[in-house]
Amino acid sequence: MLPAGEPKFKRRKAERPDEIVAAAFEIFSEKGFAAARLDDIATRAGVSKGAIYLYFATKEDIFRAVVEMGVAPNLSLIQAYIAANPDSFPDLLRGVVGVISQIATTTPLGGVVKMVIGESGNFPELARAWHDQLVRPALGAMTMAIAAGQARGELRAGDPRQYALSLISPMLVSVIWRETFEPIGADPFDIPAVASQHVELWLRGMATTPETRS
Amino acid sequence: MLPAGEPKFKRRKAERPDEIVAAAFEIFSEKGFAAARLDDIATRAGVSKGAIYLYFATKEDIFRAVVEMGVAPNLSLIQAYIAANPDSFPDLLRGVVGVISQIATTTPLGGVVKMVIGESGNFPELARAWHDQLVRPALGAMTMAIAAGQARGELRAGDPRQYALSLISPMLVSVIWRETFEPIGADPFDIPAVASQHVELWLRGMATTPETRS
Amino acid sequence: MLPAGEPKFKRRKAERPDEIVAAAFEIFSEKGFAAARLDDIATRAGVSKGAIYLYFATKEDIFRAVVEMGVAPNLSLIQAYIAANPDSFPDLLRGVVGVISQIATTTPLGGVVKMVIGESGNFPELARAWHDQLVRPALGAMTMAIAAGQARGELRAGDPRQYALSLISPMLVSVIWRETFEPIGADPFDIPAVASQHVELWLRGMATTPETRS
Amino acid sequence: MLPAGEPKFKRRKAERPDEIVAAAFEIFSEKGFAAARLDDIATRAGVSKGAIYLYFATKEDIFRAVVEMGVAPNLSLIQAYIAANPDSFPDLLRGVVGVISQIATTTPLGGVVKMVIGESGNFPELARAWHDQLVRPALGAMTMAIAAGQARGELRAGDPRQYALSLISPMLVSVIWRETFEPIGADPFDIPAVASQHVELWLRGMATTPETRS
DNA sequence: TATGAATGAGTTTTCATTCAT
DNA sequence: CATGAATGAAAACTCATTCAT
Repeated sequence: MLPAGEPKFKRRKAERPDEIVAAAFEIFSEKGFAAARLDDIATRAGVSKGAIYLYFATKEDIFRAVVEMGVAPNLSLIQAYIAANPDSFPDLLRGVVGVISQIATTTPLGGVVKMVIGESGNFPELARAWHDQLVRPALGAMTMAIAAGQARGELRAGDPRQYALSLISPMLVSVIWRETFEPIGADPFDIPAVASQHVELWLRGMATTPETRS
Repeated sequence: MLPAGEPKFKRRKAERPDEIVAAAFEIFSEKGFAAARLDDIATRAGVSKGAIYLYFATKEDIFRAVVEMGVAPNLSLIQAYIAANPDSFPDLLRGVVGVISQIATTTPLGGVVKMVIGESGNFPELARAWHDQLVRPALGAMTMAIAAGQARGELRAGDPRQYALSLISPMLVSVIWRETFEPIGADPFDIPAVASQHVELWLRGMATTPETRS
Repeated sequence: MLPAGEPKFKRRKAERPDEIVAAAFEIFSEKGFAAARLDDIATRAGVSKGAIYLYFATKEDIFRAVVEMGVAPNLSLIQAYIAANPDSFPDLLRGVVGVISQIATTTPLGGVVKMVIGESGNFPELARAWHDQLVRPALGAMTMAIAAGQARGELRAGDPRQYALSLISPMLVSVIWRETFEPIGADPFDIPAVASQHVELWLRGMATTPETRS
Repeated sequence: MLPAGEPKFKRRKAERPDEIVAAAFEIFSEKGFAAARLDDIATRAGVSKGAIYLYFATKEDIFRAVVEMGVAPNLSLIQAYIAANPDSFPDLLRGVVGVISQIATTTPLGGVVKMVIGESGNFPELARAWHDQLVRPALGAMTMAIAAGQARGELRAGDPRQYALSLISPMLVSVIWRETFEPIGADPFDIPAVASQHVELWLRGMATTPETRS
């Protein structure tokens, strides 16, 4: 006899956790942690509610897995770029910003950012993980690069950490914009375009070459 | 029976709703909408749970009141500045950014921003209200001012809306940083310092003449 | 004295908690802890499920309250008798056993005993509380009284703690019998009759003088 | 009966149900019926959860098998003793009590007793089976033997069933004590010592002639 | 108007049982 | 026969909302 329809049971142990995390990401990203229902996550993942508990002990654990899923890959990308250390400082910046805008465009990073911000009060340890593993290293690396540029006389004087914030903020805001205002019909931003135009603006604003150091 | 006349323990009836909204803001800002408990709001407001329902029909209504509370005053401040339209363009910018950074520092705007971002999926009408009433007008006014500056030859060519985003993003990110990462012990940013350093960077980066204006 | 700084009355312990504990006792006694449903307890107590959680944090807490409810009153009764210390040793025994058989007959002690035995593996701390606060003191007092009687030459030689066990066991078994076998139609035991006949048997069996009394 | 010389090897399959029952006994005895998890039983039995269902239809069936396992062997031992019917009445008693205390010491009877008591509300048919097949026959046989002794003038007047209860209770309580209070650190009782000291006490207390010496 | 005990619908979590492998 | 992933019905617990006082 031929199977007439969908089997009730499907054994796919290896794929299940990732499917659940992927479904959970969508729901959490849309609703936030507390408003997300396990039932919806299960339905979207195509499993029963009980099956989730074969892989995750609690709803919080799923949330943690979702958020941490966003840390590791981006972390390694950033670290790869720091290790690469290309030719000139402007090219380094253009490269870094290009990578960031690519991540922002092609991965669901924006949804994770939104979750980290929105749930930072309820999951401070996740905010800490993001800060310690991703945000502070990235910001710190940029700050040090800027300070080095200042020491070489290539970049303007001023607080290098604040300059680093000036550099990356538009990309971050673009991502948040996409998650927050595009769904309600706001005009989108072209993230790579924002990024590249902003880098050039930033480089000009930081330049010491036109002399007249005041 | 109570004596007919003045009750001995009179509450300030008119102030109640504001007290509730203020308490609700703190709780919502910390926990988000779904994880906030009416009980906590009532306790922090110093009223009974039942009393809240004398002024608000549902929990959602309280949340709406909290978020909308943040729109109106800031809206009028921004509009006042746009109306003022001071002397030179750089001074206009410095003024606007100064106002924004002052709002960011002295009001709980950051908490509302966090709530709007975090709950945009659950309350799209609030995201829309923020966008339509505050974000788009402000961004639009800046975009138009930048376009005018470009038309006068004072500012670099490029997408003026993206330049506007470049201009305001660091302030926004500073505010989000304060809400998200400072509570877990991250180094803070001095928001006015970030703002003023960034405006000068932006002005230099936008200049069409090689001379800096100091 | 009316205004500021009034220490608000804590929630008055009305009759609700006692009603819940009484209902819970019946259900737990019948089903055991795990098989008892909060819903049944609520229904029997005439309240909603949610109301239970106004007075007890968890199902376990209700169970603890039920079991501990059985310790305190009996403890004080036993202690009262130990303090009374009547005339002759046989009369003391007859009195103690009479009190015990009265407790066994008129209070739901049997149900609690059944619960303590049946749930000792899941709630060892309750078994410990019963042992430390009720069983060991009672058994210890009897053991010492028997040892004193042996020292005076009034009672047979032998392990006094084992003799104490011999003395009280039939009352305990009667109570267990009532809870376990009477519901399925077994012939009941007349607990006071068992107790008084057993005490006389025990006294004769412990006597060092060959005279018998009718 | 199995033929003598049956091979001892590769009887894995035939032993499975017994291994499951043995594992189930340990878990049920520790947790009670409802709190016991099939998963734990399977793990302790060294089989998969699904394998249990090859031998038992439901969890209740396993429980029934566990409890009934305790009935049959003890039943036959008691019946064997009743059939033996040795020389003197005191020696009969000493023999019976010796057998009981041996069973209590060497078999997990205590755990079954605890289960029967604790689950009598949920499994009245098991309480009935224990009562009808084991407890009532044993108690009835003792009652009749005591009544016969009374008729012969060897034993005191009084309710013979209550005297039978007096006789066996300490052994039963000792067993319950071991299950309930020893795990939480209470001083143990030496069951055979309790039993033999108690039989002598009982015999002296029941004697009609004043000079009974053991 | 104000209270807070009470409600009950909704949510997470558990686990006996089933079934594809 | 055996396995153990998957199911889904139940059960504990939560909390916005109501209502008697």
